[in-house]
Amino acid sequence: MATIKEIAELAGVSRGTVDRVLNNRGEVNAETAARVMDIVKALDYRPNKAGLALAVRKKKYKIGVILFSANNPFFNEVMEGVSKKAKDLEHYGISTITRRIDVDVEQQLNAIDELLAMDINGLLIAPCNHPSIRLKIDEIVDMQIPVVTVNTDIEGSKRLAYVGSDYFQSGRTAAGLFGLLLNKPSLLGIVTGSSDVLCHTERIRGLTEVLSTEYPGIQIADIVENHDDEFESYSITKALLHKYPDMNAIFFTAGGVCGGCRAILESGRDLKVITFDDVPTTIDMLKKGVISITIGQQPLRQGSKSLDIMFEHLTAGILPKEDECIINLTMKIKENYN
Amino acid sequence: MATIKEIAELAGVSRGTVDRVLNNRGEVNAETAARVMDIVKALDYRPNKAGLALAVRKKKYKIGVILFSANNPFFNEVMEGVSKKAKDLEHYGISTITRRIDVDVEQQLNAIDELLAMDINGLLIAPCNHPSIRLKIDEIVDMQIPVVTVNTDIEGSKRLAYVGSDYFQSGRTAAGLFGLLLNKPSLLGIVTGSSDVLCHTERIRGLTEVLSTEYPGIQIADIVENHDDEFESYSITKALLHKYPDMNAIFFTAGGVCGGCRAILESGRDLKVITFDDVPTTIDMLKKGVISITIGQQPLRQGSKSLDIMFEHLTAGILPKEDECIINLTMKIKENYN
DNA sequence: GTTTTTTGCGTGCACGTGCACGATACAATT
DNA sequence: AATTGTATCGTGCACGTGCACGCAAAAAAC
Repeated sequence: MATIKEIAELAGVSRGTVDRVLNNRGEVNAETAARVMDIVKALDYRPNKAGLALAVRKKKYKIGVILFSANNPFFNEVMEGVSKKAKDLEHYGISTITRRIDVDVEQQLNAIDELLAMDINGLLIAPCNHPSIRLKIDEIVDMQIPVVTVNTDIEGSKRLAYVGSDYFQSGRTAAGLFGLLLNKPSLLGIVTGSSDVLCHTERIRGLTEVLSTEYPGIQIADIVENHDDEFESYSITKALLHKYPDMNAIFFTAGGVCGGCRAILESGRDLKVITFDDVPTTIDMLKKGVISITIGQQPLRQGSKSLDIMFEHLTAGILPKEDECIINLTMKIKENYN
Repeated sequence: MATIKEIAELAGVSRGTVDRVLNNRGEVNAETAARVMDIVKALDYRPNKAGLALAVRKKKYKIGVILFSANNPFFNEVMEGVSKKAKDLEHYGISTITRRIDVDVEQQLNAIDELLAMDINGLLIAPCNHPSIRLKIDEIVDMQIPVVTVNTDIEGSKRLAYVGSDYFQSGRTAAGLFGLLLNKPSLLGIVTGSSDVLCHTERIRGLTEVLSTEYPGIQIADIVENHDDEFESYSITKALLHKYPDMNAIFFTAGGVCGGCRAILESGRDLKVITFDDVPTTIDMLKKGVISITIGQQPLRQGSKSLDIMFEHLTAGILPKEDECIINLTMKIKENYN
């Protein structure tokens, strides 16, 4: 691998001049610059990461992290991923400041302001899907503070990247799995969440698209809503089961899985159930045989990847590639939850 | 994060002394050493990676890589993972020398000797499961050259780590999936490979264990062997289908999937089929609906992880954690092969 | 009592980069 | 002719680590 020093020698100039050319901090003769650039390209020069890190260490980067509350097991895992990566990045002069808050627009706006007051150099956030958050994010980005959204995106904002799963795709995947599990004509119930949360609507959109074109034998009985409340989930699932005695499959788009599964367990009926995420309560229902398959979003990877993208952008100015930000889905069954 | 310089100042000694204590290169007063170590522990000192990389860059590490032949699509992906990581590690003075060879003990022994002659500092290898390879590996390790096995392990050897999937577990997973896909009493055929290749035997062991305890309704019709030959696979699968007209599921433990699937396609029968790996030919059969689910081993990740473990060990002396070497399985269906 | 050896420790350089400060040469101004 | 200004470029330091060299004092040998 070529170094600045080697390039300088080949071009017959000093390291400083090469540095000026590479980082275009001006004041260099056009011919000289061209000569240097030729060599840079010929040798496929890429700055040495270790050297960069060491030089850049004098610059301390503070990264703000805003995730949902500490008793949310899913976001605990995202947090774990962030922390793990953060420990690695300490070596490169990166520190993080974390705020764990409720799913509440006001709280989120306050947390952002609080972190801005501590002049952070970047923001990692699981945003509420609300216009005022989008506006705030755009405002921050305009202040040259990059923002990375994690787990949920905020559409049309100026964020640098969204790191998380593809919700539409996860709905399609669920449909494919139902297609495999249900051989005969079937009746499927859907327990979803608030319709202004993107993941619910997108998952249902993906599911219905595939079902209608590929598996017309699977009919959707009903779509009912619960709001992240385990007891509500229990009662509406119970009602759903009662209303459709022929129903032989249920799709939970998110949250409130535990209560719903309890209702299924009590009914004693044999259903094919697909859920999301592999938090402890869900794994428990998987083990009990209530849930057939749970689709995971790799929260740990979401956390570490998002911080990594922020780091690469801050220290090396690298723009993230779209496709590597989309975290693959996993599928867990009774035999491989490990 | 504490630095050697800071520790030296606190201990009232020079950087050199701290260095001697940390890397125990002797000649330091016992009291002084104790004082330094106290501070080191109190500050939780961990050497700065960037500094380490820069200092270590003078030492060039050559890593030998031996994988199976270049027209093996699975190992092409492993190679891609290795190459990607290798490009990253160029920054840290790491270079790789690769040999792609057939599944042949003689060729593998020759390749190892060839690489040793180029004095490599570490060896990354997908080993043949043969005693002479195991002996050779032990010999290399005794020469202070660490060996990492990738994709297939060689049991009881002195290798530093095995990076790959858990074959037994993958058999169990397949069994769980069959359990979900097959509701009524069923007849399952198994197309496997050479019985002295670990992955086949282990996968069957995992499968049968789970089937016998959890899904007694699924009976194994027959286990037939093919030897990585597409035409042989075609004919034995055809024979299997003919022999068991009631058979409604097939499990391919590896290789020769394409020929077997062709036989299924021609038969026009509706079977639940589970295979391994997501190479292009397999994905094609997934799209056609012949294969229900294919279980992937993340070859890309296997490649990059194995090189990473070698790197961490060579430069920082880090011993890999057992559990992070086992690469998770993925499951692909028609709707999420992307 | 002088020389040699041993023990314990400090210093300087290299690694690759960013950045501040100067240095040189030449043109424009007073 | 002396001064100021400008364009262009070189040099030195810092970052954290490993390692070679060497220096001082004490201990051992003569």
